[in-house]
Amino acid sequence: MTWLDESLGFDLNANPLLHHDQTTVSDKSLEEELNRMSAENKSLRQMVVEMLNKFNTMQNHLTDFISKQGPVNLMTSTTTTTPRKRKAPYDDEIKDNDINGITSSNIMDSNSISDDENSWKKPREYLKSTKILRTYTKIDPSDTSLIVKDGYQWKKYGQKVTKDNPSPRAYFKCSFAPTCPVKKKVQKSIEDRSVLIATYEGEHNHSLHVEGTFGSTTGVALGSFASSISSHLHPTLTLDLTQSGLKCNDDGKISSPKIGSLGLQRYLIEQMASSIAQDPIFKASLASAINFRKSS
DNA sequence: CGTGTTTGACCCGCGC
DNA sequence: GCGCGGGTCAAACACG
Repeated sequence: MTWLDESLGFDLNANPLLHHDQTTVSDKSLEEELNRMSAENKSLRQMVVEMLNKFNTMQNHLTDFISKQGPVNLMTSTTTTTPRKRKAPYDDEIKDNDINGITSSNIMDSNSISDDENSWKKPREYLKSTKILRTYTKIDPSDTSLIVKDGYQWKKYGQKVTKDNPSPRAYFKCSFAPTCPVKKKVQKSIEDRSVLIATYEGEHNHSLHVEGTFGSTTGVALGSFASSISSHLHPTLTLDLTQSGLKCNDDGKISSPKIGSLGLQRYLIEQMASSIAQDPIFKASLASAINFRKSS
């Protein structure tokens, strides 16, 4: 039993298609072997679909839970109403927050902070349609690089020392796609110098280059499913629990701004299933596992 | 030489 | 209207 089996309730041993009749193997033709392999691929594909279904169910439960809990802000209990005097968009909130226990990848939905008192000189209409997301990343306090690895490609276009925080704030634009409107601000927390606060504005209008997470399927926007699986592969992930999208942070390579429609999910299932089925590494691993079972 | 970063100047919204 | 301060621009610089 692996983490996959445990977490998803699968038991590969229980799959009859993965058992091989030792007495007949030597008599079977190559063609029959191929047929069996394709049948196994089929069953694996089904497992992937089932996996996604379970993930979606879990996510729905989580969404329900969060919605019952009220505001989605994971780290802030209240947002105090302050005078309209301009200030750093998150410094005051940080003071209200309990930074203790923040991992490298806690994340906070900022739909709640895209309200008036947190506007960045932006018109209200703009703010209403712009998704603002904040992540907290644990770093070495002596590290002054202000770099938050999130899988996207950023171009730094400015740096400022703000009034309320002695640490400089770095401004980044997404340079992955020329038309991508997403901007990012990174600044050390005033409370905890070992915490980097990255604030994302807008939504990416392009796919994310997935850095080899799924073997040969790099460059495919795998969306929520890839994020869910990669969350097992990358221990320091950011899960945006408050939105329908998932986000990896720190060393995670994936950021899916938004889970798409049912059709998109279906498409992603197909992509994942075919990717796994066609992955030679996966095939080889599977074959060796089967051979191991045969010989044991 | 191309690309990315730095940094001072400038822009602009907001409060007084 | 003025000053403050966050955000952006763009020339200079660094680096491979």
